[in-house]
Amino acid sequence: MSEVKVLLVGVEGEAERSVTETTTVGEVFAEIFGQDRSAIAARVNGELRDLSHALADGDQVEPVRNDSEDGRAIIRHSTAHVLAQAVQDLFPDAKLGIGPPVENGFYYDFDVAEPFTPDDLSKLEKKMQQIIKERQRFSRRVVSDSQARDELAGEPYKLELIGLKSADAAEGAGVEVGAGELTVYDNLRRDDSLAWKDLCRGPHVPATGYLGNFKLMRVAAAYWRGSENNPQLQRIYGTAWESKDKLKEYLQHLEEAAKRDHRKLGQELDLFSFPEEIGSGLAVFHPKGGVLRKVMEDYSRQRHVEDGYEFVYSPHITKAKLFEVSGHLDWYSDGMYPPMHLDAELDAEGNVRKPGQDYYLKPMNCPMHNLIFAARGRSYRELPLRLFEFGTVYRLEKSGVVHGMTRARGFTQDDAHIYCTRDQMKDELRDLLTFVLGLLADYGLTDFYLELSDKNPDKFVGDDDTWEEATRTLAEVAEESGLDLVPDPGGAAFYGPKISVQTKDAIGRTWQMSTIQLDFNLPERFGLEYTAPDGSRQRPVMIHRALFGSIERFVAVLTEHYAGVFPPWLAPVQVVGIPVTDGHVEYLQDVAKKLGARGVRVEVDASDDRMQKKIRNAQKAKVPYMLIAGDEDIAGGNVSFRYRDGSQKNGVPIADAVDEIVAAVEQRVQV
RNA sequence: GCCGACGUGGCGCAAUCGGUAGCGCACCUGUCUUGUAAACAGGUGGUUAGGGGUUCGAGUCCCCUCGUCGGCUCCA
Repeated sequence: MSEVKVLLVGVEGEAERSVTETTTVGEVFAEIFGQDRSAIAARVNGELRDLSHALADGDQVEPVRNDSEDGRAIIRHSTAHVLAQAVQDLFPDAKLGIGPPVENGFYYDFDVAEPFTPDDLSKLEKKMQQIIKERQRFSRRVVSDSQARDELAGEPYKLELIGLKSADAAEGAGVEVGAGELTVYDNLRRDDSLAWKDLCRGPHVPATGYLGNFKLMRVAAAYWRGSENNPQLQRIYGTAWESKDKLKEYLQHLEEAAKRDHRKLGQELDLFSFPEEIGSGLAVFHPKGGVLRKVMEDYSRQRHVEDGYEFVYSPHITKAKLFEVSGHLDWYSDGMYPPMHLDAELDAEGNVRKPGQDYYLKPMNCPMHNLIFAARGRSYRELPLRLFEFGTVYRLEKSGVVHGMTRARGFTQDDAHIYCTRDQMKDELRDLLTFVLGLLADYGLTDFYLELSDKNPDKFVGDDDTWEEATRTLAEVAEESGLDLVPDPGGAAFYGPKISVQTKDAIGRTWQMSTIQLDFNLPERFGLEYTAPDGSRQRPVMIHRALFGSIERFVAVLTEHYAGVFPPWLAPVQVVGIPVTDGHVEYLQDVAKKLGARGVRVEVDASDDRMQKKIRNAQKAKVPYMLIAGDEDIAGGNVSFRYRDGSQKNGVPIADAVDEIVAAVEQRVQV
């Protein structure tokens, strides 16, 4: 046996080691780490490998720990295999789809005659624990295409994957088949008998005994390979971690997250509701939510004035012709409410005497703004022309996707359209991005990333060169911002590419907020023109942009971001006055008057509850400031603060208390 | 739209095999006048989402519609 030299990376002690030729990664690790089994796989020359991988001369080897992102993905993917084995044990007719790791867990898709029930899930969990107890080995084996087809003859979906054999052929399918050779993982019992096998790239943990800290979460249907035209498979989601503690921590995190769900808080804090009588996805704002929304809008208006926007208003319905010109009826009709057919007249025989015409609720504001631009001749001197509107739009979202305030059917965009020359375009976009990020920061949001959506090859208007130029310009500006930029292939609107700001809700779902879209196409369709210095007619470039995205969605994101604990400037009620007894109400009403005079939203709780109960109520309403007054305070002309964290500050002169509160509101700080 | 689960006073929940719809909070009325997260007592409020069916009898079983939740697909 000849010796080979390998380079160990990411471990303490000697970096280079000599080992005999057939030595595996696992054997080397066992020598170094002894009883420590936290290295569950390795990166060999940058590629993830099983511990059973045999080393070659010059290999660079780095342990993959079970608490690293790679390590967790391997644990999750291996757990998915155990799930699949359990499913085929209990449901022998189940056909396998794919089973990749995902954030916090994994899933596996199955074709079964009957959907799984919650009861099935607990049975499967038990079966999985049995498999884990058996300490089956994950054993890798390279196979030829024909061999794989042979072995997986009973698995139609796997056969389809063998045909693709490309990592990007299907979302998630990269874990089954890679760009290189095909491999099968056999699950071997301790007597080396075959328990189960699956087509898989790996790597895996060495044996099922490395697993066990998992929980099956839910079952859902999912289209095979993500296409609506394919059959639906039953998908089982699970979570899996390297330790019992981590699993517990994650489950607790989910419970906490559920508490800050805007739908729950919206109810508890009396912000808004979705009356069944109105219809799905159509919200009403209650007074407290109304305050929040009004404050948001007021501040937004102020910022738009400062940034050179002009304010316009447009109707909610329009004749079909407008959306024919814009292309919406060709490209977006699925998202539009059906038309209202008006003004048709029939004669006595029922023949059409007057055909009438269709009116549509608007799903977007841009065509309206284009008409404002086109209302008279425009000079280059007016550009950039920035038209702003809180425009309410209606979109017929599919019934299954409506989701509280984050995905409604009627919502209001802080929408503006900027008309400028090609020369002005880039500066305008750069300024816009600065404006967006600044405004989001003012609302306390900093945790987001940018996404660049380019042309959907099946759904676009305009020519390739124009799209190419628009996309490149957006990419340049986005890159200059220094934020993470994630590509979103094919995600653009039909009229132009976009940059969007993505943020996550309490449960980790990603939502688009701000969007900046560059559009060379609608100006063309609407025949928009301005007169250039040389007297020629030129076509403006159009930029669509919304900073909140939709006010409703932004309210939801803010509510979840703050878990309902809004900073004073956004809090629906900023101060509650709490008298120690009824006799102190009048004194507090005077204090309230002073606060009200400075624009503070204040209430005095004059109900017949006891003081302690009033404190409890204000605390549950997450009111930033409680001002308490009793005989002691009145004697000194003072009030006593109780803050949301339960701390207090007693005997504060009224004027000082007012100043403290007003300062916090004006500076938009969190308290 | 698709798959699954679910829908009981304003809110959160209970109701055994199909057999009188209950509880807590909120709300209303009284008594109490109290110093930092729930005073006490009494009271009002439900055609069990809506419609149809099975049954002597339906919150409970079946069908349709509406709505909600979790995913998938699709989007601010």
